[in-house]
Amino acid sequence: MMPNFPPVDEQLAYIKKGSAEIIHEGELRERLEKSLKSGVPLKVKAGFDPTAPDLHVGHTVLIRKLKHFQDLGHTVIFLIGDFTGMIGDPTGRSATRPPLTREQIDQNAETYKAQVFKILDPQKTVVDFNSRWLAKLTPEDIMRLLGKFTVSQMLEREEFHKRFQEEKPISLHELMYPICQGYDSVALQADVELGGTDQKFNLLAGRDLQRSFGQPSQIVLTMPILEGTDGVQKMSKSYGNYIGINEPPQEIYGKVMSISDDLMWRYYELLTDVTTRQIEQMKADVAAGRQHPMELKKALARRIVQDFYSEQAAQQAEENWAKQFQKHEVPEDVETVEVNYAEVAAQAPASDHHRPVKLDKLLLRAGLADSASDGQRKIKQNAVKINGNACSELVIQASVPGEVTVRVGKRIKKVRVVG
RNA sequence: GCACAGGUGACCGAGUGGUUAAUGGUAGCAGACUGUAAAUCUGCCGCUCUUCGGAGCUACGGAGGUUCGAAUCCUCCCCUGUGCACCA
Repeated sequence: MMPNFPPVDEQLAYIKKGSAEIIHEGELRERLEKSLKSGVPLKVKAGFDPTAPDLHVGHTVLIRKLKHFQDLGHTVIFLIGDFTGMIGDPTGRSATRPPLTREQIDQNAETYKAQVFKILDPQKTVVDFNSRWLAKLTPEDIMRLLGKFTVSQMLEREEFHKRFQEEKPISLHELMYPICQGYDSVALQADVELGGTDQKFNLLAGRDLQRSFGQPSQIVLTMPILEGTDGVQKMSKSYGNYIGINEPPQEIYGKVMSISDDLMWRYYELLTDVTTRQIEQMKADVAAGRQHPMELKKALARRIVQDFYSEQAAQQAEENWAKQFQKHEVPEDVETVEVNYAEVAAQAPASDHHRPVKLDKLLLRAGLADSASDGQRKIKQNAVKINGNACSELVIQASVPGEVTVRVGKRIKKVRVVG
């Protein structure tokens, strides 16, 4: 089956949308022209670290771009860095990583696929592992590879430079990371490699290595790093400012609604296919008072939920959200938690049905507080509502078995006390 | 190997024998205000128990020690950074 590529200009425009940098655009054009003529799709590679298999929407910025390539008929290689995962990308403050077992890696890979294929077409995606070639390198090969880079080249990388300046540790094997990643490109003979802007150095290492291996240098395409829901730091699980793509529709919708208006534009730009032009128009409408920003944010939240679920799910999430936060009612499908009475009992039961319950324990067991102490604090701060009524009592009466609706701040859960 | 400087709560960073769960900042949580926005203001922000007045336990890299009392002093160990290393 011969792919039917769109015209080069069209492809370029599609690829460029939302991207941070292309090195070099001219080369990309040439490469696209060549593929159009020969009918051979480009090999587009992106690597992922197997240690963090929970994807958030920040990752999808990149994956969406991969999808664009896929839509254009090119071959997307989803590379799982099972070997490089042992090193850990020096970006950020990641410490030494525990080596993963083969089983864990395979398991993580499966988790990855399940998530990634919410966006990418599984039929058209090549999944590979870099241990396939990296694990086979002999010490001799490694020496040769190391010989291709100098210390000062490595120290040009901002992360290393910074740490060096600040007299913080840099392990030698961390310097291997960009080299390994670069070698991936050699092994795969990649035409294009995608990565976040923070990956630029690593991606460029691929170009250098390919050249010294006599291959044409890959085109490097970087995507912006998405800010987390706080709008300041990059989206990351460890900062707790992320929107996970495996989260329930309700969560995703709610998290999107909680972002600032400024950040909304950024999300529109990087997480939807709304054109830059349309976004500008929306901004103008808001500025002129023709549009309420909240309405646009709702539309954004709907779109994002829809990407990972369905239109119905998005609709449902929106209704629930409105119910919970705008009308202050209890939404349809709040999570129900079962709690054993023995774990929350205050003292000997007074009667069979109405029994005293330690509320702080209840919050803890229901996952609405981090500890009993935390639960107490919340109660004392008037953050707790039982069945809609503010409650500052440490011990409440509840029917057992029975169900109460507990609200702590933004979170609502139904708690069923049994036993 | 030697010398020097460091290792403090989620993070950054004060504290250098005794009102100390440990100043301050960031993050987080809750309340007010709102569009669950953002910004701002207020409170909270180790764990367990509590008759809500408190009580107990654990914590300043690790292990010992000195002391009525240690994050603070001593010893050993671990970790990080810097300098020295050849020109005798």
